[in-house]
Amino acid sequence: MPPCRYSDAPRRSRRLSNIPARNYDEDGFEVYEPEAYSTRYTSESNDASYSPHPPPPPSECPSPPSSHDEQYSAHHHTTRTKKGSEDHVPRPPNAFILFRSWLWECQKQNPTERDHREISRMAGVKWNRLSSEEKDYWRKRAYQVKIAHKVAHPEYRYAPNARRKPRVQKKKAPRSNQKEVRRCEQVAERLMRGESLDHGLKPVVSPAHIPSPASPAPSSLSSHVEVKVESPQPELSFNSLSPQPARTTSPSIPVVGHYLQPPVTDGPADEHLELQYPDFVKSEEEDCDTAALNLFVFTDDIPTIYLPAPVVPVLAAPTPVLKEESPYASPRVDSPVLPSDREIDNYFGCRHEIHNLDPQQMIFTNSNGYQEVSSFPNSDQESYSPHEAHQSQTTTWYEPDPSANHANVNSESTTVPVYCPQPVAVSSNAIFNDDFLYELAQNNPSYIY
DNA sequence: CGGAATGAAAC
DNA sequence: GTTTCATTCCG
Repeated sequence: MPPCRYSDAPRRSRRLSNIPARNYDEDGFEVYEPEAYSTRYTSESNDASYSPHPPPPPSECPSPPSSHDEQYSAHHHTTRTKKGSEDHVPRPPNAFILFRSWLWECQKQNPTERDHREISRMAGVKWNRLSSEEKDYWRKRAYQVKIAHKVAHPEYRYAPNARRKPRVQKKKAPRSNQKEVRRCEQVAERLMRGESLDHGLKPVVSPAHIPSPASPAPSSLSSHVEVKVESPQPELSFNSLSPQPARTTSPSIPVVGHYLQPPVTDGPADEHLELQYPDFVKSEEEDCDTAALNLFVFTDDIPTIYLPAPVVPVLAAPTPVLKEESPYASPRVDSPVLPSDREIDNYFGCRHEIHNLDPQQMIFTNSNGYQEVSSFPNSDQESYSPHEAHQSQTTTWYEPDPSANHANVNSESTTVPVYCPQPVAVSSNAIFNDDFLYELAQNNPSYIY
């Protein structure tokens, strides 16, 4: 008995349905552009939508509702909105969708292939060949977008349509044709190397679809992806990434896809095209020689999260209070009032200043008293979903000790993180809880994705 | 509007 | 385990 599902809403492309595609800035915030359609591919809109620094304040977003917002009172968005309707909120894209969108954005410059079934196949082939590090980039990206999506749409809950009737199993297109499969792989590889697809491979698209000089690809996009035509590299990998040329000006990042700030190329026209991953992709074990550093885009150009105060309960007066869930109940569930920063600080007895951590990173003190910076789960783990950690653990929260001596109450003058001196008994995993991040974002304007 | 991919989320 | 739906836009 699925509650009020809308029935059989047709799947509809935004473009086909004349609904402006949602644009997301580099930080994953939705950017509402009433004239998205007319300006999306113009350089003006591109320039305007790119901000190398702090993202637009939430005011430009569908105002993440404040704790006083009436929308938090009792009335939850449990009703489903029809796809295609004005207020339908699409799901956040997963890693693969992001990747595929980016692939398309790259290929769009040189759209030898415009059949998206083929593009999806290529994306799939390529996806499965990505290294775990490369996939991690997209997974992290997806995670960021997911959190941003949660902030922008706190009421959102995925509500798929009722299952259709005994429909015949969705038939997977037979790709038994080995030649086609092979060709698909070849195209994918060339695509990932930034090569034009019409070198050596027979195009499958009709010539009418190949942009001519008279109808070129959108210029605002074409300048961002350089095509490498010769000496194909064997396989894309992190080690094969081209050095990132020195940047002197803010790049004009096209509004591409809906969520992507694609890997950036900003060099001479004959530079190689390779995936350019932001440096938060790097693992900590990675070599930090300058050559390696050059492989990545500037930190200023990537989304940065400023976690205002990693909440680290202090085990000063160990009177453990076991709770099933965070004391910060979601505002959309019970409490219409979220704690302020100060309340959080008071509650936990400390305040941290964290700078330039990855969105997924938290500094915490583990139960042994060691300070650690959590890192994002690697791809070997099943999922990034914070729910697993959340569900599988019982978080122990400790009442704060009012008499505790807390360092760093107001540390605007310092950028050095100050840690709680006391060991804590909260698993770092608990911090990955979506609701928790959401609440952080709600209460801290500086919380940036 | 189906399809083509992968993966998250809901059943 | 199964289904929908995120992306994209051609056919």
